[in-house]
Amino acid sequence: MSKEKVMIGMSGGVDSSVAAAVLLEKGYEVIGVTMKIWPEINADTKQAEGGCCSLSAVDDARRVAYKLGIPYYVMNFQDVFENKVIDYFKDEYLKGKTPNPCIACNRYVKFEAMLQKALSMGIDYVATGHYAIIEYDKNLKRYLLKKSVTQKKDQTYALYNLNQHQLSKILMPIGDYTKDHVREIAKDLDLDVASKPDSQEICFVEDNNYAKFIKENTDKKVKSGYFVDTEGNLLGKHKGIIHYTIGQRKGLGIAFGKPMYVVGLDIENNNVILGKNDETFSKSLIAGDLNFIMIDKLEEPMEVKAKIRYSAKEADATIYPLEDGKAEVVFKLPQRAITPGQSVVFYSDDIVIGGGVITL
RNA sequence: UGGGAUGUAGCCAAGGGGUAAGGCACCAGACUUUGACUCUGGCAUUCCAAGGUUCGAAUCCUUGCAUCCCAG
Repeated sequence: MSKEKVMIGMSGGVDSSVAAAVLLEKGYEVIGVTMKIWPEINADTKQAEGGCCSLSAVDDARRVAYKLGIPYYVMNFQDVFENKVIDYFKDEYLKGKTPNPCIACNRYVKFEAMLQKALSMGIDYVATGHYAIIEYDKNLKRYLLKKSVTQKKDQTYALYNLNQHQLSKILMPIGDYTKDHVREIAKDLDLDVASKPDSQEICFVEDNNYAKFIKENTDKKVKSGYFVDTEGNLLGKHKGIIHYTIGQRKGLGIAFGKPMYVVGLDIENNNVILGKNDETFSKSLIAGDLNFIMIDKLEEPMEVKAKIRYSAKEADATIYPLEDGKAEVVFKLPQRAITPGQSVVFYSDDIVIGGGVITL
């Protein structure tokens, strides 16, 4: 009987490297792959310290693969990445929304394009170094996505879009390991990446200057406009709506004696609305583009814990299905800076119920 | 040109003879697989200018200069 085959997405970081090692140990036939998502030109200039998908990571990943004795390939996913992540990212910002590119990348690139590729090659599974757990629940007859044992590193927030078919084909071997344990394993295996810092920031934007990136990569004009208060009074001039997001304080460049925050983006008038901190709180939101994992469909109101952004505390909320396929989320306590474009993810204890994109 | 007021960091602003508070902004770091939030640290050898009094002046005196308001 031949071994089951797994394609592991290797970013060159510790997590995916150790994930590969763990799969080997579990007896899978492991094939290492790094997704090439960057245009040719930038391949050389991109620094090694970049994000989860930075290209320079190829060298690191290749070295790890060599050490583990597994085949390694670089596969080209530039087109999907550009369409589904970069374009989406730019468009959303230009529309006054605040996108989450990591969620889009997971959804369309890693677990759609890469998974399809793997299956078409006769490979059984795709694996990643995400901190999350996938489990089949016999009672519910569904695959469930559950939080990593390392609460602090849990990445389920960015994975809520997975469907049953995808979940049945995905392995996340590191979900029940702690970060420290992962680093130890890397050390024991004598992997060079053992002490590589965790990735952060947007992987395709240099200097973390996303606004500059958008301006350089769009035909649309980014026009400056005015800061106004909630009553419509003029407060000053802003650099262009893409520079701002709800709840933002820094970078306004104006002094008021009190900290001021962005409380709204008025794309119609190209205004950025400013207010005090307590004006950033709100109690409900509408979410669209929903995906459910634990349940098939939201048919009646449900009590959940909801997360408004990647690093937010979960908050008690009730979700109500709406006629148009969307859902209204009503929080027990007001939440700070609910931001259109970001995702809400619903939990029941450590199980991901599902999630959606905040539209209002 | 008369009368009044004010000049302290990019903005606001304490201090009224004893060696420059604070807030906002800004910068740096921490946190973070998105954007943000948050946290920590930094940020006026100098108080419009020039003289003077004093052991000692942002603070008192003098003279300029600038700005604002009311008259003309």
